[in-house]
Parts: sequence; C-alpha cells; structure tokens
Amino acid sequence: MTDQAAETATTNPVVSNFIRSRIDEDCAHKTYGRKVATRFPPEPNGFLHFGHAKSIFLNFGLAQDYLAQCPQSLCNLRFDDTNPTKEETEYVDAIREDVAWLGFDTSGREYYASDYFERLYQCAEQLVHAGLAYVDSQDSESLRATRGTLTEPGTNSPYRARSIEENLDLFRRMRAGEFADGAHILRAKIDMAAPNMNLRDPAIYRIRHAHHHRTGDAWCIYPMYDFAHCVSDAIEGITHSLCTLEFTDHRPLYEWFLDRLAELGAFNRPLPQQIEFSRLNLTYVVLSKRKLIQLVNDGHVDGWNDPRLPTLKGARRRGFTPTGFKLFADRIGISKSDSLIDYQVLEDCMREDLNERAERRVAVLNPLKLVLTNFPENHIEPCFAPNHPHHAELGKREIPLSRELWIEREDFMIEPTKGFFRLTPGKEVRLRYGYIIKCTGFDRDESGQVTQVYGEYDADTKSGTPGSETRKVKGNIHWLSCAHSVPAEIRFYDRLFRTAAPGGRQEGDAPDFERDFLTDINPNAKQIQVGRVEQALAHCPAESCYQFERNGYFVADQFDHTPGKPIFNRTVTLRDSWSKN
RNA sequence: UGGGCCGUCGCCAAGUUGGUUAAGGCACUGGGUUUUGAUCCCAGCAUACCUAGGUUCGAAUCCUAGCGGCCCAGCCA
Repeated sequence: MTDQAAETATTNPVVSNFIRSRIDEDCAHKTYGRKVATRFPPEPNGFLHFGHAKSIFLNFGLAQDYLAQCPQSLCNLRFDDTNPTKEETEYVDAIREDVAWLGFDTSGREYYASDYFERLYQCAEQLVHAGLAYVDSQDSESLRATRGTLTEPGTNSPYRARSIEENLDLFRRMRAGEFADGAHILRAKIDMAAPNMNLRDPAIYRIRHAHHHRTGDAWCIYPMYDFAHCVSDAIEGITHSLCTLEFTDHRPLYEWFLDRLAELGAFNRPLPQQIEFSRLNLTYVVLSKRKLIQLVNDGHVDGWNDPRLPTLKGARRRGFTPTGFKLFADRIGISKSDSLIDYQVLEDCMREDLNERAERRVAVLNPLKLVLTNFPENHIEPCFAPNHPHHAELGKREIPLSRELWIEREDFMIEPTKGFFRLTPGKEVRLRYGYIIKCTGFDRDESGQVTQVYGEYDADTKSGTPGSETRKVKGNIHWLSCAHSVPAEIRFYDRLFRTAAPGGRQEGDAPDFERDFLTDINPNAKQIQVGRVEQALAHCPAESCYQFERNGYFVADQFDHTPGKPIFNRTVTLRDSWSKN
C-alpha cells in the first residue's frame, strides 16, 4: 500500500453493500479460507476513465479492507489482452500509471491474460477431448443466421457432430496456422435453443493472424473473453470476480466453463464466482470508449489527457485528486440499480479534498487596476496572509501592498445590483489582509468599459492591527500589487457537455430522431486568460494545487507550467451561494 | 414480444432469515461562527419503501397480478 492509499483508506467509514455481504458470508463459511482475491481487468485498448476509478477502488479497496481478517487478500491488475488487433503497449503503461496514481501499488501483482495462452489452449483441448467443444467451419454470416433471435431458438451447426478426433485435429491445425482468419472457430457445445443467447454454442477461439503486443507471432488463434476471463480468474486464484451488470447474462457461461474444467481436473474447487454491480453513469459526460475515442480523434479535445475529458489522465491534469475520487467512490456506493450520478457530486468530492489540502494563494484572474490616490507613491506595506485558514501551523506569507493594485473586474460595479456588496462608487470595502478603502471614482473608455478605479485607504484599519476589528465592512475583496505580481496563463475549464445526457433526447425531438452527442459539446468548456498571481507562484512545481481565494481551486499544469511561463488550470470553482441567485 | 437484472426522500444508498418511531451521505432549507458571498458548526428534511390486491397480531421485507427502466442476437470486452 502506498502512502496515498493509506491516506485514502482512512478517509471514510465503510458502508455496507451487497458484495461485502456476500464476502462476509464466504468468510463466515470459510468458503475460500482466509482470502479475498479480486482483480481489476482492463483491456489495454484505451485509457482509463472515471468509471474505471469506481472499479479500481472497489476491487483494490476490498482486498485492502479484508486484509485484517483475511491475511491472504489481494487484488491483481490483469491486462485482458486476448484480442491482438485492438491492444497496444502504450495503453498498458498508461493504465499502470493511472492505477498507481490512484494509490495502488501493483508491483508484483501485474498479470496478463496473454501469459495464460498456453494454459488456456490446454483447457480448450480438454473440452474438445470431453466432447464439450467443437470446431465449426461456417462463415460468420451462417453463424449469425443459425444463432436464432431473442425470441426464436437457433439451429445446430452442420459441423456440430464432428468426431472428437476430427475436432482435435482441426483445432491443432488451427493453432499450427494452417487456416486463414475466419475459416474455423472453436465453439462450446451447449444449447442452440437456450433462451440465454450466450449459451448458444458460444465461440471459444478464433483465428487471427495478427501480431500480439506481448506474444508477438507465437499465436494465430486467440481465446474469447468468456473463456479467457473465467480461466484467468481460476489460474490466479481469484475468489470474487467483480464486473458490471451487462455481464450478468454471461455468468452461466462463466460457471459452465469452470465447472466443466474442474470436473476434468483442470482446476480445484472452490472456484471463483462472478458478481455484477452497476456501472457508473455521470451527468454531463460520456464514458463510452467509442465516444471518448471520437472526441480525441476528431479534435474536439487536445488529446487523452485533456482536462475536459473524464479520463484519469485528464482528471489528473485538471487537478482532480486520488483522494477526491476515493471520496466519490465511497459516496456513490455499490449496488445493482441503474444510477445516474450528478456531476456535481464528483466536483463536491474534489472540493472537499482540496479545501483541506490546498494552501491558499491570491490570484486576480480578470484584472482591473485600482489606484489608491492617498497611498504614498513609493511605499510598500507588507501584509500577511495565512496559508491555510484551518491550519495555522502552515504559517503566513507576506503580500506587499502598494499604491497601484489589481483587483477582480467582477468585484467592481458602477451601479450595484441588489445584494452586491463589493466595490462600488462611494462605498467601502476591505482589501483582504489589508486596509478598508473607499471607492472615489473610475475611468471608462469610449465603449463604456471601466479602465481604472480610484480609491482612498484608511490608514487606521490595517488587518491584524489593534482596533482594526472594530470597523466592520461587509465587502472583502482580494488584490495584488501591480509591481509585486506576475502574469500567469489561466485555463478555465468547465464541463465538456452542456446537457446532462449528451446525445440524449430533448424536448421537441422527433420520436425517431437520434441526437449526435457531439452537438451537445460545450464550446466554452475551455477558455484561456492571462491573470495575475503572487510572484512565488511562478516557481511552484507542476501539479501543485492551490485555492486561489474567492476564486476556486487551481493546479499548476502538469506539462506546460514553467517558472518563465506559469500556467494554472482551474480544477473547480468554489461553491458560490451568491452567483446562484 | 424469449431470457436476465433493477425499482426505498431531488441524487446516491443501508435495511430484504417479517417485529419498537425506515440508517447514512449529497443536495436543499433555516440559524450560528467567519477579514474567502468559501470553510466550519447546529437544526430541519420519506406515517413512507413502483402500483394494486393478499397472507399476518405485525411487511419495504413473504405471496399474486400489474407498471416502469436497463442489458443480451461480435469470430469485441
């Protein structure tokens, strides 16, 4: 366990769920001895996204939590690389990084389904030997035609009655590379009339003359998911094989393979059991691999680690934190009901974590100049700001105040709307950590845009000095001395889609109209501005996160931030009960 | 319309071997603290468990019949 994981593990109370209940029963009955073994089995053909984070915390979290009562508990990272035409090494590295980033150490526990190809093949031969599998030589169209439909049974393949010897011979020759892709497949002999389509003689092996990212050209036949997955679980001694709900219909097949194989002596009981839970659905995002790929390939975002994307790579760059994800995973829970989580919940989790861990700094994101006309020309007044309001031990830092300042454009209004209590002509406001000032005037350009604001400070009101507390003003705005701040690129990110269900039906859509999710993209999800930040911020390491007071949480860009060109990404705004109204 | 899964407060989610007033979180509302309209603290928030019947002294939990949602016809995972 890494420090990160140790930290996140203690964050929340454990909430009961049906999987834990099941495991508790197994523990009570000593079904698997003193062991809870899970696995996280991504296919290395894409990047991990928020949905995977749920699965990672579930699988690794369970193994971690049960360690005390079941000392042999563990969770494997297993790359499900059984399809050579889709998988690549670059994804393997990315996935490993993401899992580590979330706080789980997988060293020594990293496996590949492709490591089991020989064993898998032997298991398949055993099934053939036992008359439980056969080589079918129909083409794919015939296969589809004879499978039947949801309401009609399928029909037996003309090759279904081949002898064991012939099947064995054919299967071995498939492996030897004697046949072209698609010429034959190995099928389980179950029941073409089964109401569950998965049991209508499912494919076990297909011929693919393709280079595999790990096994190279050693194989030209590759096992299908349903066969490879359960066997891999059994090989690794997995006890609880957790997957999403769409695999529920596959469970009878999972059990069929393993039961048969156990009967044939390939595995000992107890066998792993598959348990399904509902996948993550989040508003305002898309989590399907296909759509994510489309967003990247069509250039709607700037690559897989674009902060607008719900990928873990994007999240990291956005400033989302592992602890925030852990909070999120615990908050949404595990169940079998189709749920749709408000994106807001995720954001709140990030705020909760960041509020605690992020030091406060000052940044003026949309600068407007304020001149204190009664402030001495060359005077510099040191002001002091705590680095964290809840953690005095983190100390204070100096922020110099001078005659010319930058304030937030939104903090000034010529004619205040009702309830506005920031800077406005003739009224007073406190410069945070500094003095109370009064607005005495402002300049405008020909278009009416305010170009500069004037004010006078009250020298008796400096924050922290005796008596300064006695004068209360409602408004409190942040500021930065023009001469003591530096420009910084600020990248404002917002949700990628403007509708809660991208591509979903909207009012007025024709009954058969299918909306393209791309039309729901929020064109303003990324906006770049140059703001001002405290000088020291230019030298913070990449990925440092801060709360820019009154503005939100920001992170120094993982890749582009340099002392010469500071760049901060907005992770999430602060909650704001004012702008809500 | 074959099979499978699901339906508890706006969003999640405990509870499901039937037994006091249906956990908890988020959101929301009200109040307090506060030099972040932030944070923090306190309080409130389902006579109700998809609907209708039934069994029972007693049901969210059992039975029956409906209704609604999701998944499945890749040599993808």
